[in-house]
Amino acid sequence: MATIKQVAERAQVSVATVSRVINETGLVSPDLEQRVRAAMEDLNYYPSALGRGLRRSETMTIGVLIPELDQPFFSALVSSVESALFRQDYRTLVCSAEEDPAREAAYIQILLQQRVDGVIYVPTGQQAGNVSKLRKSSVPVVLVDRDVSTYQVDKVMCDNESGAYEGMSHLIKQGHRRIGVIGGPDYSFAILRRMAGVRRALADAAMPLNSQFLIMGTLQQFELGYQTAMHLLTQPERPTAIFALTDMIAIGVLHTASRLGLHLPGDLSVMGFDDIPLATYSIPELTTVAQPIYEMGALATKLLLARLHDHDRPYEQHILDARLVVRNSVAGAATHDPLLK
Amino acid sequence: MATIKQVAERAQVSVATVSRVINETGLVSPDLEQRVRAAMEDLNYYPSALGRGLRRSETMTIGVLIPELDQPFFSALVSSVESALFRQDYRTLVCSAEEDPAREAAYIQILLQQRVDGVIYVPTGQQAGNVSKLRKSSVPVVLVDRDVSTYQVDKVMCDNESGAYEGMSHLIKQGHRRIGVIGGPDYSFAILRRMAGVRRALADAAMPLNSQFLIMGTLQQFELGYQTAMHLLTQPERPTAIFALTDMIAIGVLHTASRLGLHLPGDLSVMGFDDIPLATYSIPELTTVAQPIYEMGALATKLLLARLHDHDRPYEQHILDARLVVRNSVAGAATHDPLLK
DNA sequence: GTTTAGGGTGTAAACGTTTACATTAAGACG
DNA sequence: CGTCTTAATGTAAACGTTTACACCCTAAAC
Repeated sequence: MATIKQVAERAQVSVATVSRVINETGLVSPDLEQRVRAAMEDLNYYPSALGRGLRRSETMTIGVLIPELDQPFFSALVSSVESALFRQDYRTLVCSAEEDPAREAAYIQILLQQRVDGVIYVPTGQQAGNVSKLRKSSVPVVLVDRDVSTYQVDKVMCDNESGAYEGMSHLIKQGHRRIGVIGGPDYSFAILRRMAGVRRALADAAMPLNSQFLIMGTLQQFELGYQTAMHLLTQPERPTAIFALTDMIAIGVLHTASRLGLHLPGDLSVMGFDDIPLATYSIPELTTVAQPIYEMGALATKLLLARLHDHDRPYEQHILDARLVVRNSVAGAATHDPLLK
Repeated sequence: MATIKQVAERAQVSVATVSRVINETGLVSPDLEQRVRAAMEDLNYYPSALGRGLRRSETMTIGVLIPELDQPFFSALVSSVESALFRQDYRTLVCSAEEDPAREAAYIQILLQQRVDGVIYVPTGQQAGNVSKLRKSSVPVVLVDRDVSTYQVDKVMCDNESGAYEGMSHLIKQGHRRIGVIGGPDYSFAILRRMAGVRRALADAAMPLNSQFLIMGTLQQFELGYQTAMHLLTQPERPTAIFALTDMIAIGVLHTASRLGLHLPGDLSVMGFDDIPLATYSIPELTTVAQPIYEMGALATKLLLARLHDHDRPYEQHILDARLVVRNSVAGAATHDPLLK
């Protein structure tokens, strides 16, 4: 691959001049510029990001470290971040930890070696051990979705608690009294907050907290929804609605309902959380609490780039609203609760 | 961030020695090694990939250039590639062209500047102009999913033609005689091959080719399925089955059926193509022709790395089997064709 | 006692850039 | 005709590695 020196030689100028035309810095006469451009074309030269990065000590590369690329929520997040970064002329180094803390640690080390200018980080698993490794190195980090409160960093999350509150309240307002709630994994910060929102809604409605209906599990999400819904819906006093704390769990619940021959939303109402693309593709379309995924990605990117330009700005913590999106999987309870007839 | 020189200084050795312990190349006495490791720990030093890359002239980074990251098929592909690359100690630079050839061109330039060791490439759009830019630079490339026949590169595709043949034949074997086929976009290589498979199946079954039932469109996939199915299913002699040349199209068809109150697979059979994760999440679960996505990603990675180690090996073209996956969205025709009753 | 072998270590060049600084030439000004 | 600007260009150092080469030392072999 051609180097700047070869270009200089061919154009009969110094490397400095070539560099000047590449970066449009400093003055260079029209005819020389002409010659340089021609030479670059001829040799099909592309300036090396390695040399440049070394000299400038910046790589224009951002690491995006997430628990699992294959999950729709994260792949949407990455997509939005990548898009925003591209617009600002940054590259995206994707790192999927596959829900494995050891692999996450390995990736952190790699990101440090790569000298990425910053990291957008959704921590994996329960422990925050890996976060500290990142922080120790003074790379700018913005934390997304999952909170690790002990560290001073920029944060972008959504209001899981009040989102869940709204979702649950909606179900209650529709007349549901026996509402199953399914969440997991139980160490997830977001899920815990959502559960808290559920409890508050119950309390505000002066409804008792039936612990048989509040289920936490660690299965893979779809499976979790399917299994626990099966358990819930085959009880004598089955719930008339189920609040799945994740859209993927909701999809599992939908399958259970289908298996049991329950018609939605007539026989059972289902509410999800997240609003991944799948939520609009399911039948019936899922009523759910929407996280503003794209907005979160864009905001995280913005915060990160802002910090790159001003290392000492105060840390910001953004908590975006999660809002109820009413579609077709929830209906009023009175009409179809056999126990009320 | 610490440099090798600082580590050397602190450990009271030369940089060469430090480099030797980092890379485990050459001999170094136990006590010196000890000191060096301690110094690295103290300064929390990570060797710079920039310096190393410059010197070794390899970056251990692979570009993955795809049409659109948040399409399930591609995000699954990227996920599989990333996973395979990680295992071989390579990094993944994700580039989503967002179906825009100009943006694709920009990304190619970036990849060249980054001096990636190779590229896994799913071309965007109809023209192959961008491919040549890549080839001119002698970066190893493996082409996935979409063929651009004029160039000598390694290729990984799946057998779209015979996959579609199988899918269509299955429908025919089930007794369907009026089968709608929906595909798009019409410039897509894969879609064209699938259409060819459909035609061959029709011919082999000595069935006439009813052009009213063969629809190509350029809408966004879900929309395409929804709209054209609506058109197809509201005709007087509506099809008893629909072969959607893409799972996302099939999902659109499912929604149309639901809207029209058609029960699946009783009133209508639907067959998809791709077997994205969504295919098992839909209700009913989609009978579809499966592309071995993960296998394709893994194989592409393997071919690319093989070429890195041996630049002159012969080019390979792999055409993986697409196989029919029978689930719940297809049933026999005789039972529910009103015109046969 | 001299040679030899090889383990252990250091020196310095090279990789491809950017950029501070030096240099040149040409015109403006007195 | 000297002096001063200023535009245009070049030189060389620095960024952080790896590695060829040179060197020293110890112990074995003769």
